[in-house]
Amino acid sequence: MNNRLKVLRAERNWSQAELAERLDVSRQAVNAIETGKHDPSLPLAFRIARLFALPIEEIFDDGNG
Amino acid sequence: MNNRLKVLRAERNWSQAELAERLDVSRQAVNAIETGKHDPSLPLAFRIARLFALPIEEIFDDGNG
DNA sequence: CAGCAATGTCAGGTCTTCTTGACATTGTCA
DNA sequence: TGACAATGTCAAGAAGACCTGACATTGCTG
Repeated sequence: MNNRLKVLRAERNWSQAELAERLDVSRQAVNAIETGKHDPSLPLAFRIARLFALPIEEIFDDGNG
Repeated sequence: MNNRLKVLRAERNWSQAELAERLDVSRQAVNAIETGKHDPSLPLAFRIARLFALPIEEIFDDGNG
């Protein structure tokens, strides 16, 4: 599952730790998602989408769309 | 996480088993999602959204929108 | 009534997501 | 140079998502 988290974060000049705090997850969770080590849960994907004010589909891409 | 799976499925006259087959998951997985026992993974949410040709946000609702 | 489809549920197991705590590397800056 | 922020990574464990196989209930229909 590809995602644009790193870009969206960079646009806002947020560190992984800052983003993690806003999402209420650990810094390692953000890092693991950005580096493709795992996918977020659906509830976390919703929080990410809401934070960046974008549809989930415009942040994440499962490669079948 | 609320969802409209049951309604979307009923609109198409599909059984849980039929839907499960189309999504490539077990019947129990579909049942557990419909009955609110757990949330789908993000990849499965993508497959569901694609199958019904709807955005994820129009099928699932985490109650914070 | 008997048979069947659909649904809901349980148990036991596996893999993934997320946690805390820790450590190494890199780049910046006083 | 030393201190610090940011990032990446590891380990061990908790919780959630999924599996197979099984069984009970309901409603329909021959």
